[in-house]
This record gives sequence, structure tokens and C-alpha cells, in this order.
Amino acid sequence: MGLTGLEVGVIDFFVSAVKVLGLPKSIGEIYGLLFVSPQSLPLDALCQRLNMSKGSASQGLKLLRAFGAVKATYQPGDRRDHFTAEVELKRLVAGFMREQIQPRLSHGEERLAQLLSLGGQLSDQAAGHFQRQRLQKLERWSQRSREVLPLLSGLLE
Amino acid sequence: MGLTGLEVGVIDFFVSAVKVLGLPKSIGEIYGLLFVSPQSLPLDALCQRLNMSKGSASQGLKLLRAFGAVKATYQPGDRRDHFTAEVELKRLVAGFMREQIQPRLSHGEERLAQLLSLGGQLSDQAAGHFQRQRLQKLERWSQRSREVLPLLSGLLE
DNA sequence: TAAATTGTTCATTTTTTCTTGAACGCGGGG
DNA sequence: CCCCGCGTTCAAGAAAAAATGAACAATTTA
Repeated sequence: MGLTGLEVGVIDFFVSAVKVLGLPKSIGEIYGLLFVSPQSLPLDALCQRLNMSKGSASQGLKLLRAFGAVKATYQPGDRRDHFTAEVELKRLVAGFMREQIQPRLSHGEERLAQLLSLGGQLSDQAAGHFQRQRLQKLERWSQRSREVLPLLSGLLE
Repeated sequence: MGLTGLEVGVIDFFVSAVKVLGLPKSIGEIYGLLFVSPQSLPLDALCQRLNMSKGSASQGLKLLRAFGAVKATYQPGDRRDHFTAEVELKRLVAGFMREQIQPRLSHGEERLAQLLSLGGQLSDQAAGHFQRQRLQKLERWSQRSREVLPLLSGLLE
């Protein structure tokens, strides 16, 4: 029922990792435990071993599944879903990009488009000129991100 | 004293951007205002125009300077520091990597080293074997990160 | 079909993070 | 030498994010 030293260590490792990514601790706990566990685990096993509420575990698993970071495996003779960690770094990164980065990037681009239309109304004075240049700079940044970020997944073959 | 529509738009843009990076809103506000401002601004101008406390502005600028995202420019006849936005994407990314990512990555590697020593004590049973493999997997991930992340800065030439 | 088991949702509470503002230190001028 | 302007620090308060747990579907099985 308690966790071994190794399990605690691995879970801790993932907790720090997901915090870097801006995700809640519970996500790291769940993924970490699944990562070290030889067997797939059902939701209530996660709750018990991690001292976590059913609600947290359910929400955490939902997000992890959306990333493709855990998969549900059918276990014959058991009505419950059992979960397993996906451990291919490339897939984890791809899932994170798709679910977290891309949507925000798109949103940012919409915002930028609105800014550009505002920019059209700028004066031809020095200040207006400067600000138009800055908006162009933002456009270039946006373009670069679209080019470079997808490459990242590729580098992890 | 108030902000123009464009200024609000740009600031908003950067506020969302820094949130993606896990940084506080105030950082985005400061950088955003400096980014659209043709002139360099002293601390108290930032406070006034952003309705922000001196404490926040000071701390925000400190972090932004550590990133190399703003530079202090000397203004003759004025005892105050004046600040300007650094707008080269490559440098911004490099600064963020250096100040935020690399330290956490190093910390993670220390943790991993500890885990590996724990792993030495694992049994030769199936479970121990499985967990040893997982630790190897973590080592490979760590190695990949060390290889790939530095490349990112390079791609932004 | 009733009862039991599994998992989800969401309002509330708890925890964490950010901001504030007052106190402090430092360096000039007067 | 003392005062004043500028900036930093940090304890306390405010705001934001996450966890809880109870209510609710859905699905099985008895």
C-alpha cells in the first residue's frame, strides 16, 4: 500500500518535471506511479497509493489520456479500466504540443491579427513608424514559431 | 497616462505569452509596454502606466534583466535607470533557457543520479528488471534533452 | 428492475502563487 | 552631515489554481 523508496523518487522526479510544463502536481504523481509500475493500475489503486481523491485522479487521467501519455487497457474479468504509461518520449512531446502548445499558439495568432488591423490606423509620425515596426517584429516571431516548433518533434525520432 | 488601444493589445499579447511560459502576468505587462514604447521608460513610469506597485515592477525588471529581455540604458541628467526591451527572439529564448530551463534540468539530472543508485539495489525478479529498464529509459530521456534543447537556440538564428 | 460498482462533474475548500506597500539601504546633492 | 530620490526586499494580503468530496450518470449483475 505504501510506496517504495524508488517509487517515491520516480514520482518526485515527474512531479518536478510536470511543474516545469505548467501542469498540476497530481498529473506528475499519476504518470510517475504508472511509469514505475510493472502492472497497469485502475483508478482506485492510484487514489489509494497516492492518497489522492477520486476526482483528481479522474481529471488527471483524462488529461493524460488526451496527451496520449497513458493508455487504458482492457483487463478481462474486471469492469474497471486499467491504465499504463506511454513511455515514448516522442509521443509524449507530440501530445503535449498538440494539446497545450498549438491551441495557445493559434490563439496568439488570432490576437496578433487583431493587433495588425489596429496597426493600420497608426500615424506616419515617428512613434507610429516605430510601432509598425514592432508589429512586424511580432509577425516574424509568430512565423518562426510555426516553423521551428514542429521541428522539435522531428528531432526526437 | 492611460494606455492606447494598441498598447493594451500588445500588453495583452505578452501577458498570454508569459503565462504559457509559467511566468507572472506582471512580467508580461512590463515587457509588453517596453516593447511598444518608442522611448525607454524608468521604473516609476511603468508603475504609473500599468497601475502596478513599485515592488512588482522592481522584481519584474530584475527577472527580465536576468533573461536579458530588457536592458537598462543610462540617461544623462537623470538619476533613474531607463529600460528598453530586447527584441531579438534568439536572445530572449537563450536567456529563458539559461535562467529557467537549464537550472531545472540540472536539478532533474541530480535527482536522476540518486534514483539510479537506488536502482542498483533492485531485485533480479521480474519487477526489479522492469524498473531497471524504466530507469534506463529516464537516462535516455535526459540525454536527449541535453542534446536537443541547445539546438533550439541555434534554429532561431 | 433494483442494487451495486465505476467513473465524471462541479461547487467548495485548500494550497500555492502573485501582488502590494511599508521599511530599509544606498548615493548623491544641498 | 542630513535630507531626498530611487530602487530593493520582504511580510502580509489578494488572487489564482488545484484538490476534495459529495452528487450524479452510466453500466453491470443479481
